[in-house]
Amino acid sequence: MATLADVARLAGVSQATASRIVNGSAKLVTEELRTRVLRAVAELQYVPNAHAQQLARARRSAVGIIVHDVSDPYFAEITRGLQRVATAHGRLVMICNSYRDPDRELEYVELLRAHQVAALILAGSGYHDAAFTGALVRKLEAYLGTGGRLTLIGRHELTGNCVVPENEPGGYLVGSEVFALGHRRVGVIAGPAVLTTTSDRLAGVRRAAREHGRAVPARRIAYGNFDRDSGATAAAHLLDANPGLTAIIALNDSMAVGALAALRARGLAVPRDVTVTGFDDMPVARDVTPALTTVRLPLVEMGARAMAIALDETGDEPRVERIPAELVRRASTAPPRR
Amino acid sequence: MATLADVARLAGVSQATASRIVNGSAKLVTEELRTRVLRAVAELQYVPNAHAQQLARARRSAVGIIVHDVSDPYFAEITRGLQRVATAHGRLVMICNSYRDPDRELEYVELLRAHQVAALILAGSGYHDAAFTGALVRKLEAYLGTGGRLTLIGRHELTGNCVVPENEPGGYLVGSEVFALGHRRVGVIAGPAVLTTTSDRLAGVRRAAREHGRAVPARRIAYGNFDRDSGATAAAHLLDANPGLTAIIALNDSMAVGALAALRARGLAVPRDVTVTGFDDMPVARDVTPALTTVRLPLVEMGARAMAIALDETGDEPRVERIPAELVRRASTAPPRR
DNA sequence: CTTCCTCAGGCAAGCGCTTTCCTGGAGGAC
DNA sequence: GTCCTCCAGGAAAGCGCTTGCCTGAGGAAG
Repeated sequence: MATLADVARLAGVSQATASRIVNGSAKLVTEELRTRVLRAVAELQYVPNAHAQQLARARRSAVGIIVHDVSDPYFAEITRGLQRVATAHGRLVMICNSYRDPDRELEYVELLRAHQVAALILAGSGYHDAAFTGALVRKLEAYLGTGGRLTLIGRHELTGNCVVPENEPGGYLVGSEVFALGHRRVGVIAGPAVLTTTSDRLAGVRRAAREHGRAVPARRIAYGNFDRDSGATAAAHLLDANPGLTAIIALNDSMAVGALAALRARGLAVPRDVTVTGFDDMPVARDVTPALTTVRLPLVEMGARAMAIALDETGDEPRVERIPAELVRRASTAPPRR
Repeated sequence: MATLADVARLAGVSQATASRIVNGSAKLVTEELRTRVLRAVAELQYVPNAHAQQLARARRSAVGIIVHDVSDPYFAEITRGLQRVATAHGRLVMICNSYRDPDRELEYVELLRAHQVAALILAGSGYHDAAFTGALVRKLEAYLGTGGRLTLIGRHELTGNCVVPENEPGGYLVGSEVFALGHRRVGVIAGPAVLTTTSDRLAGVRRAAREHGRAVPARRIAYGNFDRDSGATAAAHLLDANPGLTAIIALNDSMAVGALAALRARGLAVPRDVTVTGFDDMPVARDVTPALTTVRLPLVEMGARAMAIALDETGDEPRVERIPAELVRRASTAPPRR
């Protein structure tokens, strides 16, 4: 592996000069030397050792993001936005998947601190777990202590920069829609109970229910883990436990799609027999039959905002950005048959 | 930011001892000192500077992967497999999105070389572009010169470790299915013409056509870019340019889903009026209506194999792993109406 | 009581780069 | 001709860590 010293030797200049030419320092250098050095660089296929550079200079280059799972469309979209802005700023992005394991999340925060990332983005729901949250806050503070920047996506339980989707209002929106259509026996497919995203969305649905003089009893809530198959299973449970159910509100689109599959398997038509709604407005929501009524969250935009905030050095005050949710009516909802 | 020197000072030991304790070296250390050092680490919230470690020691830790776009389900699945194995080996993964820009791909190879990654995985189709391929080979060789490991996914045009999905046989499989059903006017929605994945799959379809005494003339091929919307547009073009078209073979599932939407918009029923097929067997293929007949590629598995090969130090010979494609019959195919 | 061995622990030399500070020569002003 | 200024280029001090090698104390063996 060629080093800067090799380049300098080949070009017949000092290492200092070579360094200045290679990374375009402010210091002036003769054209003559410049070409000699550049030729040596090309000849040796020299690429500066990023670790040595990082160690020697103060400024950081890479940014790190921690998501639950990039292959989940929800995070894939957010990541897309994150990347777009990072790339525009010439930053390399290191992506870490916690796979919804709080401990792994903690480890990754440390890992990224070790890598001295310029910015850290934590995306994804928080957990209802005071011990974990405490540990996380401590690690994040340690990270901030190194001078790095931080933005949280969807975790209002912590302080600092954050971008929060309006989960509760979104739940309210979709809940209102379903109850206003006249549904009385409404089941909910929730995400993992430990996630704040779940409880927030659920709270919104409950608020809507209350306004319509209804409630969502525990037997009408089934917990999935936000993926398609768990949605199918949960829908089946709901149907078994609640004869006469006329609507299912899934707290994300993947589970709604699973519910659709489960319903189809039972020969139930949507929305004729059962109304189904999703949440997030993933691309798939448009393509299933019937197309899903859901709540749109501008995920790419959320990612982009988060990265922009993290990379914007001027901000001194912690910034909190609320991302509004919006109801998207499609074909999966209808009034109940009497 | 606490350094190892701070830890050593606080614990009252030499930096060497502190280092050995912190990263569990083979060298023996008294229990007494160990606890003192560990206490100091906890108190200072010490995390070793990854760059300094990387610089000082020979072995590399992180691995890098370059994909076209993680938010594309195809790559999301591959990435999932890649990550799973990397995590099992205790490696941090740095993901880079080239967004199908060859130049960016080149840049990322350099960037990851600069970061001294232990392994580099290049996922995604190659390009029909000799100049680019040459440049890529040179950069990859420079990377290999640093002692890093490399695995290519889906690029048979380069040598070295690689995992190649059987695109041509897959195209043949789906083509045979459609022609055997009796379709004569068959349109193809291809991916970008510069990608080898496109030409390989298309070649398979053409081979099947030939075997059935048919052909795929240029007017029955529309080029998309592998995403849903381009599939919808391409399907519309195909329909306009070819009255009487009875089948559409899309070279990936996203575009097939787009085609389904375009067909629905025109009031054409699938498969009654038009047969549609996909490729890749993404999760969405099961959930659209009708469910897509497609070609399954075990993407997660491909990612996992690729990372395993890259991380397996014992391999001296370049390894080539062919991943078989498999036809999955669902509801989107039927014989043409007479 | 020597001598030798063993092994915990410390010293210090790098890893590859950036950057401050210094040097020496060229050119201008007097 | 002398002195000053200016600036291109080089020497060298780290950045934070690992690790080969050395030291010295304690114990076993003679």
